Amino acid sequence: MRPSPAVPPAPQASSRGAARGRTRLANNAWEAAFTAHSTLMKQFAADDVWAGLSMREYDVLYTLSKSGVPQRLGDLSGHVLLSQPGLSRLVDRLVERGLVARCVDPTDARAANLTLTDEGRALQRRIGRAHGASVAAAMTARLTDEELALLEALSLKLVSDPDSLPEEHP
Amino acid sequence: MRPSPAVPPAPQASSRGAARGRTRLANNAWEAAFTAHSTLMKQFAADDVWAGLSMREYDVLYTLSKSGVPQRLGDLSGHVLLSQPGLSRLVDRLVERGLVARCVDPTDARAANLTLTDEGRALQRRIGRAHGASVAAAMTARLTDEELALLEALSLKLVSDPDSLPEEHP
DNA sequence: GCCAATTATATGCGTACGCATGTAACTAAC
DNA sequence: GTTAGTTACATGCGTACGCATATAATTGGC
Repeated sequence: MRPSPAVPPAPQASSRGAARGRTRLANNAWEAAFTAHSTLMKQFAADDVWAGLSMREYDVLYTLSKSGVPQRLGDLSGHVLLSQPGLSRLVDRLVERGLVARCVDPTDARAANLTLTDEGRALQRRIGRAHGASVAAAMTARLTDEELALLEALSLKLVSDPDSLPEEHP
Repeated sequence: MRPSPAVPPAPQASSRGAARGRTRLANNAWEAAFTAHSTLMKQFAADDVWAGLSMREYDVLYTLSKSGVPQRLGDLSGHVLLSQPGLSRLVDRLVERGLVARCVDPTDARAANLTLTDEGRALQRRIGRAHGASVAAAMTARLTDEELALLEALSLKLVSDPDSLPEEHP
């Protein structure tokens, strides 16, 4: 689906060499993963568990909850699919709602040093429990334990950066 | 990550029964898949191949290109992660740019019956080729052919609807 | 110690999005 | 045939987003 395979139906991956087939394989995998993500996201978004936050806002609360504590905007931006200004204003909103606090970093006056308030942590946990149950229901309904473990392993490997990637051809 | 596991670090999946462990397995798999998706999307978005369209707009062009031809808004909305009004206006933009045409359905005057213009099809192909190459580069850099096929199979199975899902416990 | 370059975050501005609701067309019961 | 109900899409309105740019703080050469 979407921002994805693009390579049109294509004749048959055969012209010459296996490169074509490998490209199609990769694009098919991406499209399937993309579609699965899209479908599940819609399903989760429809859940009535978000307590007035957007999924992105919850995502930030979750990331803060998971990662020890004081995170800077730059740290979060690596985890959230959002531009830096977008993230900045999203955090504004969370601060206004009393869920996140901006503390000053003694060693760098530019930094934001974001931390969850007690209320923010409590809300994250409340939403997290309900959402986690929904995720588990959706995932376990179709995949076995082995398949779940495999999906996790493949996903981790897909974006691992051992030292960089082996450029074009190793 | 994100709209995902939520179940906090959790002690150890052991309290009693395997249900806890299965839940954690499912949430870990979702988080890994979510993170991989997010990371790759950022990477693809940074590619200079979109010719002024957003990835969502390309997604609609791609879906139209892939699915025979006359698609209604309702058909597309199943494929795109966007609200119905959002999709309606996105299509407006594509029509204004001359990439998509709204035809009337003789059997249902409400329907939109969207089709790609020649220009729209050409642009989709142009973008698709470049994006497909980028996708292939990213995916094949980390995964073997077998792993790519496995990821595709797992993704397809994850959102298959054989007849509905086996409710709570089968 | 001073200034260019870089880093970390914020803001202006235009656009896109979601929610609620509107409008038009189809369906069906009577 | 009329009308309640439903389906398919569009529009008003407020908010969130991305891009470009601004501001403030830190670092590195000299």
